[in-house]
Amino acid sequence: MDVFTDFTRRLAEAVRELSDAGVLPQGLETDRITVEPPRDPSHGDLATNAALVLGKPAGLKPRELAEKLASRLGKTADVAEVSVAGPGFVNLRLSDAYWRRQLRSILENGEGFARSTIGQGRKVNVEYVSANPTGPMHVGHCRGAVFGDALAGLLEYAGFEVAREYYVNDAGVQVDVLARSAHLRYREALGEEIAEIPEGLYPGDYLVPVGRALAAEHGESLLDVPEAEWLPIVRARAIGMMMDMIRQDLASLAIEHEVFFSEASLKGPPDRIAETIEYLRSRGLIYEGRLPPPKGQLPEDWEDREQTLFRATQFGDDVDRPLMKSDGSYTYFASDIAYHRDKFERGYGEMIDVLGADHGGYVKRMQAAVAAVSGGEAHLDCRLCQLVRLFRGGQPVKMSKRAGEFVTLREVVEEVGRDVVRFMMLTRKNDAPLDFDFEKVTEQSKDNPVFYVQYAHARAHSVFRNAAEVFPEVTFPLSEAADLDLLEDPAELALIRQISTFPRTIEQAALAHEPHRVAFYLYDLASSFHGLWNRGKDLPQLRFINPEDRALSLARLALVQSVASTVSAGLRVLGVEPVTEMR
RNA sequence: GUCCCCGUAGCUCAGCAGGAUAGAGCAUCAGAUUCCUAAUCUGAGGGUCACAGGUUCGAAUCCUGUCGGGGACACCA
Repeated sequence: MDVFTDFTRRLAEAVRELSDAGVLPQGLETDRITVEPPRDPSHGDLATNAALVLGKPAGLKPRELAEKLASRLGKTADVAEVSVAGPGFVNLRLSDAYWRRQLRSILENGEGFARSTIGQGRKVNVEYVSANPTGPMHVGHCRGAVFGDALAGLLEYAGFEVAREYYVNDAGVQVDVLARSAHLRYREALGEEIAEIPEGLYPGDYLVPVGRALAAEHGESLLDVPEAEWLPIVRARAIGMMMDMIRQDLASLAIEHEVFFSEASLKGPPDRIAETIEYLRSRGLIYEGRLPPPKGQLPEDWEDREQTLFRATQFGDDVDRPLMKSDGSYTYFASDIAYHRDKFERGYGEMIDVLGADHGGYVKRMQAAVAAVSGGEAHLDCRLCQLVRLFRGGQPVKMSKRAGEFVTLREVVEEVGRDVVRFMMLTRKNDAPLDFDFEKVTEQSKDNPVFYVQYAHARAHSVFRNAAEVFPEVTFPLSEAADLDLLEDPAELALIRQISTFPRTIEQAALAHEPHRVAFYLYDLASSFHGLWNRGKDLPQLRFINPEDRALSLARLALVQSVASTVSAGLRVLGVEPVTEMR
């Protein structure tokens, strides 16, 4: 069991016992008690705030209570040392034997040792990417894609039942523009000279194959008919081909969504958007009214008119939000409400939308909508991803949107590799901007976190390869039980402690929806491992492999193996493939 | 004008659902290579946690306000 959960329980138990013994009052709330690693390792292995939290309700001074707790805890198994410090912290030092048992259990569980049940099988829906099906994915989409996918993996590892979803924006004016652009390419494919793609249509070459496909499938039958007739046909084909392309882009990052939810399908039949609006209306959340003109830059075509509004303000939004456009069709927001209602009806009480930072203004209304359609039962967390700044050797990579010169996701992945892209995207908090330098990220040096972490894993395997030569009968993962009591060096025991915090990191990262914490943890663990490796350089008696002492070598190899499996597990949670060799 | 995010060492950033003396990398300086991959490691210097109040036993962390940077503000997606 995870050390911290273990001792949180033991603490609650100790409090109960003291209550039963009449030392403390009955019925103390133990929920707020935390057990955590102290910032300063010299304070011990574990620190608890129990006395500080319980002092007031127990009617005791924290230090006094701490002393009572300390003397009680001093008698529990595995506790080597107890002290009271500061305002009333109780610091515990655990026996070496306890930590060695932790290591044993880590080894027995392999990469699954940090798998958590904290999610309790609850259903979480993670919607990410959801790029418009109007062209290939560019780098801008990359971060949200990786973030969402890593978050999904993290939540799964933490015991949630996760759905990875992509909302396909296949309705609205943009896909009509796509269709017109594709129709042009279709005419081109039939031999017509297209001098220049008109302003307002998509100029990209990626539509050429769409035109060809249409020509091959329909001949000239879409040529001399009114737009109203050809548009739906061309649009469907173009969207289909764009989505195929996007799926391939995603596959290059090892991302695979389980559900691609079509926005257009919401219009039915049955018309799910109308149903949703009716549902909201029945709860008094829809009305016809006027909106004050938007602040800031007033749009040119603004007109004051009566419209159908959702009472978003009732759920904390700043203004009520329109559901119908002036031409009578639904707004994007209206569809999105229906979509999120659908998620709720499919059993997702917890939803996460991964969005670009420019969608920040959308968050409140969407949360309002989710509250409204679920009767307050569902919760939506919107994670905003800041942009990625591209560099090459320190110089910004210029991109001109006008000329259609954007760096595609595919180009980035092909140049530096999937794992590098995935890991790098997680080396910053999602809401902080991220610099991505094509040269630095492939550099084999400690400046490059991907390399640094991968190298730790590779180095561990390199140790295994060497060990197999020294002890030919030993195979990895370790085929025989090592005598872990032989691990005595403080640095070795410190490493066990660090590995033991991995489950805690996983749980906290999962609950906070912050996969970057796993990446940072791996970096720190790699650093400790490289440090230990190097101590063997100065002091040969600390090397992992000692041909003279088979038993000691086995114990240390077991430790190395626990590092390898932890790094490996962490990388896999983030969707990065651990490597066993760097050459 | 309103809302959201950000402000931590010279630079780039962590800071764990409030916890003890605020950490890491880069850069700077001083060291380590008969080596299990030195593609690495060890040590040193360096911070009024933007500012001011508040909550509390205790605040970089929570609340309010100010300043500074970024983003968003009917019908686009």
